Amino acid sequence: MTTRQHREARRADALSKERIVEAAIEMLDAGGEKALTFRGLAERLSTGSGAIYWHVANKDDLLAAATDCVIAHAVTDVAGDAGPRNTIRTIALGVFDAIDAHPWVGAQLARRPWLAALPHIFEGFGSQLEALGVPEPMLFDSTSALVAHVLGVAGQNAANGRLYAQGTDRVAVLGTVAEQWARLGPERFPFVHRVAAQLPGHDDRVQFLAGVDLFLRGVTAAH
Amino acid sequence: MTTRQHREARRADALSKERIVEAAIEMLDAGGEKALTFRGLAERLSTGSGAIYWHVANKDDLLAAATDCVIAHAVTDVAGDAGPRNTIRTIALGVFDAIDAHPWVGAQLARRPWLAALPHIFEGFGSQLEALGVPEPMLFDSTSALVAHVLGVAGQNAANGRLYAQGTDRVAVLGTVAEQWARLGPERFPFVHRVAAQLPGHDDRVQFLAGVDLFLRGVTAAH
DNA sequence: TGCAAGAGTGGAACGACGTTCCAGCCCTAG
DNA sequence: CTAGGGCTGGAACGTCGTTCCACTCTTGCA
Repeated sequence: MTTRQHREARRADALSKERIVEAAIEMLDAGGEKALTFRGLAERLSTGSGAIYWHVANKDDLLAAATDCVIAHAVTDVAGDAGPRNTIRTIALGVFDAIDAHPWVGAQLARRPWLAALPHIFEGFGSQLEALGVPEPMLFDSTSALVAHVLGVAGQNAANGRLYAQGTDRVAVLGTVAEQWARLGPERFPFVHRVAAQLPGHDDRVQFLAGVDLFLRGVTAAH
Repeated sequence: MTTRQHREARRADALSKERIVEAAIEMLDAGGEKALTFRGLAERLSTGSGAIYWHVANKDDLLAAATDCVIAHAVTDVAGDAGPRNTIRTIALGVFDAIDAHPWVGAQLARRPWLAALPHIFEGFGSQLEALGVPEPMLFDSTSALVAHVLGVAGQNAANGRLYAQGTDRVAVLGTVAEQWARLGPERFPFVHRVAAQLPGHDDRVQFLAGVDLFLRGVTAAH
């Protein structure tokens, strides 16, 4: 196949799916989902829309490739010699931080599941849960639940983060929500009314890890 | 305010935000997010685009209202006299089934959080976790994690469900994924290779409930 | 009763988007 | 040296969200 030589000889900055995905990720990070445009992408790559379509099927394909790229980079470097619990925590935090750094990934995960990196996550969680002593009949359900928990909660967090990513302050936004919650009335919403004050001060990352730990405690306590 | 009389006198089928949201939900259920169009909505309501914009700010506003409508209907009827665990399960299943029935809600939750129905869910889970004996310092984190878990996992499930909602068979789709997983090679993916066979046969609803139960077990075992 | 004002409507028009199409480039095989 | 195809760049098409405006109908006021 002469394609490889071809590409390199063609242009110094030859077009390729990797370069397109890379540029797409930069645009998505900069301005969210709406900022990714084939026209903008073509301009950034100094080419035309048609050239991009030679390497990428359509926008959904491009978004899927970008999502896979981000998640894959977050999961590949897993060092599993720190014990099952810490390994699971490390993988989960890697996914969480990746989605937190690229909030559009969260929304994409809710649209297109079964990304290419999913088996990596599944393998990491499943093998460690097995090492943790989870019996065989519960292993599949437990692993599925943990994977969905990590992806889902991280996506929820990214959705929240997008609110105060646009320049507004995080504490200010959460403070506004807390005020609304506090106004709900203690008779019908006693709990919400009470914990509203804790909303602005909490740490999302710590809360995420606490959730994973609660889940792990449940898994190990179940047998 | 004469608006109410106004509306009823104006047309027999007077336009209102409720009727617009109702029609939007029907269109979203029928064909997913791409099927919701202001032109289609105008035709279905026998009016023009401008009339819709009088009641709705923009498409995001309409999607948020539709999402809120679905979630609110799923949470409102909570009978809480069956014990904390069962009450939590009931609320969680209500959210799960609502998102399962309206898969576009899952994608919407990942884009716009803090829906109006969120305090209801928070109140339900939080008060029941308190009744379950969760100590005060852990209550906020535990409730947040549970809410995010339910919303996130239900959204993940809906994303999967949309794959085989377009006419293709569920078992066939999962069978294809299972084949890919089984081909991954037992040396690098021993766990994925092994559990691939369980993929097509599992029940999403049961697995979701199992995840909630594992979480609850962790919460009660933590003290 | 007549009339100005405004709530509410319907559809034309605008700009931007995803996507398709195609004429042409340049490299390579023969 | 030439034919063919991988690859490019940009014009063009149809559809979308949104805006704009002329218009209708009702209501409050004189």
